Amino acid sequence: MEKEISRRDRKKRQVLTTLVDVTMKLFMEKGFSETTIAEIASAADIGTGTFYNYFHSKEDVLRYVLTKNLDETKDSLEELIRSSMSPPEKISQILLTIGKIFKENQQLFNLCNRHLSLMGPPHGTEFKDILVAMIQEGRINGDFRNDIPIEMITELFMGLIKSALTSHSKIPFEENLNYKLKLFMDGLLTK
Amino acid sequence: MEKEISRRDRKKRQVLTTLVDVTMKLFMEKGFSETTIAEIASAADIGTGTFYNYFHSKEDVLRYVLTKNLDETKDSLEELIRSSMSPPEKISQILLTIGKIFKENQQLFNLCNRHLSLMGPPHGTEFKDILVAMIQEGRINGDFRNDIPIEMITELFMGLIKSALTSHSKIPFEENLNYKLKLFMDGLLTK
Amino acid sequence: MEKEISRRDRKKRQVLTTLVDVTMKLFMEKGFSETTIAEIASAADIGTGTFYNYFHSKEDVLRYVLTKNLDETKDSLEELIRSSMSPPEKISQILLTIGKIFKENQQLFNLCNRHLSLMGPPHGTEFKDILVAMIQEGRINGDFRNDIPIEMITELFMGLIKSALTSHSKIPFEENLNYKLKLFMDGLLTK
Amino acid sequence: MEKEISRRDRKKRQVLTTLVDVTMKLFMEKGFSETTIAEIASAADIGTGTFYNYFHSKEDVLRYVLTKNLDETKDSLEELIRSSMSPPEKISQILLTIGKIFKENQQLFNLCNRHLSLMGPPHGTEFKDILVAMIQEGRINGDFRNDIPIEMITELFMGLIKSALTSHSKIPFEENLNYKLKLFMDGLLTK
DNA sequence: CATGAATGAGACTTCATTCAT
DNA sequence: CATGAATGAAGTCTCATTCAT
Repeated sequence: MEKEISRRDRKKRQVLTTLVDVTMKLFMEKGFSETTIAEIASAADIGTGTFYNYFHSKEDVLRYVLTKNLDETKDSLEELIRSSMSPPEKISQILLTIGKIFKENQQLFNLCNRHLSLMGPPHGTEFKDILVAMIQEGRINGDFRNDIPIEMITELFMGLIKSALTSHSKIPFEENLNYKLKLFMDGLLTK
Repeated sequence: MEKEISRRDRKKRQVLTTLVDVTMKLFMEKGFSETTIAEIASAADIGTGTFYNYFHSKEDVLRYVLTKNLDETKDSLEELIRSSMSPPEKISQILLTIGKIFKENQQLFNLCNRHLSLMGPPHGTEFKDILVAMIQEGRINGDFRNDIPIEMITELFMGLIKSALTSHSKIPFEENLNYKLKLFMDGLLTK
Repeated sequence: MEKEISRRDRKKRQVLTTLVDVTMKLFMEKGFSETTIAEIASAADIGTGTFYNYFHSKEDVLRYVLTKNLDETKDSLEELIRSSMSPPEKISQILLTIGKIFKENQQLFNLCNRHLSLMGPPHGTEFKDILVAMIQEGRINGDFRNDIPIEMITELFMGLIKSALTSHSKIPFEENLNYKLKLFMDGLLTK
Repeated sequence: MEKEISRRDRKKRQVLTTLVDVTMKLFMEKGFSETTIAEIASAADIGTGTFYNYFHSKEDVLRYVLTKNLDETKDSLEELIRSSMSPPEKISQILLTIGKIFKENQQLFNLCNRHLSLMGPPHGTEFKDILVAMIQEGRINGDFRNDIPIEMITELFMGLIKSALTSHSKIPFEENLNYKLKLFMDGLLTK
């Protein structure tokens, strides 16, 4: 009995997984607007209507994946946050970590940026609180300058990442981000 | 005869102008995808087919407006560039000028970002050469640090503007940009 | 054992009842075509498939309720019919009774009218025999005129009710029906 | 020049006409809900989209035809109204005329009844004003009784027609209507 | 150059019904 | 008897683009 329920459920989860995978694959290959729901369903080997049993729209899939992804990212930052590095060091590490993850999922974030009208600030705000805490800690320590509103700093911080992600330079991403981080940190640190 | 041609021409230019105005108005009010060519034509009081005598597509209108706008911006920078300020001062002024113009046309730039697949780097690159020249001048003067590739700096520079444009802070735009500029310049200047 | 069956049966009847109630509620609130079987099932807290164990279609539910309702109406007329009033009086009373019941269930009858392709004459025919008997009795008594085919009279009779039901006048239903009845009876009675 | 415009216009009117004809034919043959817009377009030998250049929906076609029809009916009553018959005679004639027209277009009216949520009273109200005038004239003449609100009479009047139209009797329509009219008039006339 | 009716592919979405569990 | 995920046919409607006038 339990097993039967489980089998049905497993099937359901299985469908969800392939549906998501297949959808993202198509989005990345053909583009969001160019991908039709019929195609998705066909590629996932389900009926057109079945798609609607899982999601209300293409946007919905994107939202689902984004949320999942951001949650995972947050989790992977937890460890870093609890570490005993100095605030400047910690911030640098956080930026590099977020940067790396964003780089790995750049296509996803681009899709979301273009096709999800995210209310509130774009993804990245999720991390604002984390950053704020770090910076405040750094200020108390006397590491960071005090004359710039904290929001300005966190926004610029996320701007670094965006800048590196959308860079047209030949410098590889990580190095790119490092350079920008250096500039930024030198401006941020007290003299 | 000449007059006839002139009259025709004036008429034509008149249509072009209203067409562009009306189109941008609709884009901003209803959004790009939600605006149909039929609507544009109707609002401009011309036939649907007539639209195609002026532009090939909705994107085309956007491109046209963007180009015109960037040209104007460039022109308005010329004066600044030729002035006798010190490089750091000059760069700051350029950034604030570009920022202000972008702010005034933010909706336009957002539309372009979303709906124009601009090959090459996004708008802003037009200004890269200008910035590069300024920075090099500043380096020769010993004003700017030398250990960061120039591309990184220009990219970050444009990133400042984007960050201020997309800010969710309550700090007004100009002040916002100023804070970020300060941080950036303090990182850029030689100690 | 018997108890088990009984419990099952009670449960079954319980489901049937809520199913019918919930269905009619939805029909009246949202309209027939706008109500889906999935909604009905959900509102009745049963699975979609379970609906089909009780009815074959939405129409089926309607038919079921209509039949039940007409049967009840007929029953409630029985008494009236067996009473010792004069035919004209009796007919008036029947009309007012039917009218009142129809008024109370107007939504139901409207639904049936629109969505049930009732073979044969619409609901009301069920009462034709009753009326015919009354009128014949009245003719024998010399109460009613003889020069109009009896069908014409019964049809007009039901027409009165429909007219009152669909009236757009501000006169309240019962009064409305009374006026029309008066006109009708004055035409029907022998001078 | 004028002719060219005319040719285009003629074509347009031609399409409209066939579109309407074809639509009504299909509605009557297959039923309203069973007729798809694709079918209509195909039968009218136009593209699916072209349908929408003329009407917004199937209902729209129905409304268009109904309106046209009622206008024509009204026109054809004008003559009768202006004639010098006595009110009772005139009313009888009007009823028979309306009845005949309705009979001829019964399918149309049935379609409208079922599928057009006509705000206000159903078709027939258009004639209310005409009837009211007639009855008032008759009352002044002392032809008609005075103790029944005029609305009740007009409503019943239209009810006669409906009753005859939906009759299940074998008596032919005109005779049917005549019988009901007789009953009605005998109730209406002063003794 | 202007017009705007015609086009028709194709996107989205719904929903009654089935059937394996 | 109950369940509810899967189905996929079918329908509605949009819109960029063309072309005869």
